[in-house]
Amino acid sequence: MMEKADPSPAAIKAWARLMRVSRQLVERAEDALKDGGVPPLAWYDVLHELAEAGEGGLRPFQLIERTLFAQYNISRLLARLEADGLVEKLRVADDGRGQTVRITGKGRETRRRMWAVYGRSIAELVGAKLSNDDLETLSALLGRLRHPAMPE
Amino acid sequence: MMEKADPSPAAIKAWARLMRVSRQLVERAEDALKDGGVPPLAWYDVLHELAEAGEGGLRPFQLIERTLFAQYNISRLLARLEADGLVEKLRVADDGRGQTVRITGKGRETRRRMWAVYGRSIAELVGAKLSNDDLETLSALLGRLRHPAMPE
DNA sequence: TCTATATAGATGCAATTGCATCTACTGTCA
DNA sequence: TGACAGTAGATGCAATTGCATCTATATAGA
Repeated sequence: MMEKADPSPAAIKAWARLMRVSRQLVERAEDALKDGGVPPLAWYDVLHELAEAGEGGLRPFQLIERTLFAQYNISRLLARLEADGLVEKLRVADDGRGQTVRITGKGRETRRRMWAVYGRSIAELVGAKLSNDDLETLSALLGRLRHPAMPE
Repeated sequence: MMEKADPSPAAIKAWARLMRVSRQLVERAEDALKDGGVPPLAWYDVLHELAEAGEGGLRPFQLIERTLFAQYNISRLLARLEADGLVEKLRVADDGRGQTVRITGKGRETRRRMWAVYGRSIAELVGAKLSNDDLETLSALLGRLRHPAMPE
């Protein structure tokens, strides 16, 4: 028997909105960062995770889990961050294959400057558009679309 | 007086969810298309718009408005689609700078094959996760995040 | 009509992404 | 221990993206 799996009109509409709106919001946030003369969103994601992780730092594979970036992407992103002095890589004792990545003072400072811009974008693009209740509802609905194995 | 514009925790959470979930859903849909041996999402967006537009076709700048792709991106995407015989470019009479892009039979056929995969992804990733009511609610909330000048 | 400005689309070049693969180390099991 | 599968990261190369600019036509004014 044939499996028929056409999405409902409501599903299509929600999907379309999600695709469009998220694309647009990302673009506007990236534009704001560019205008502010700070690095792009991807850098923020990594710096944020590393700042949360504290002095212990994180292994690259942990960053992959948390940020959903591809492995090669993280590898190169970290190389760029290191070249800019925003993170440092430390050999890790108990696993000769790996390393630990830690945010530097300059990294924290850059993150702060980025947040000044990024946070404002979030406030404008989302905070100013929906009430607190609506934001909670939205978060809850989106939460139900997460992949089972997704963090947070 | 300083303008303070820090986003509320609810706004931050909604933003984070939106970023993560949309990234993840795109990735899963792209994977499905790849597994199905059909072209990527971006091609679908363009073929879809052109199919809706019918025989009259669309001008590239209209595709830009509808899909939110950058101008250079559309320019090159159309070149690839044309090279694959999925669209054709026609000189337009009343504006010597422009052209009209029309979907071909092969283009329509490719779009159908893509939809078989893409539609199933939408059904699984979104349709199966939320009730119809919740889908409507989600669409409405996302709708309120659109940029004023955004289509649809 | 002639010039300046705006719009449509293409493109050279640098940066990033994606894919596939590679190296190096770990852990398992005979 | 010695082979073997698995995990952590890096990297060569091709494709795509982003930026800046370019060509060509259109439009508005003087």
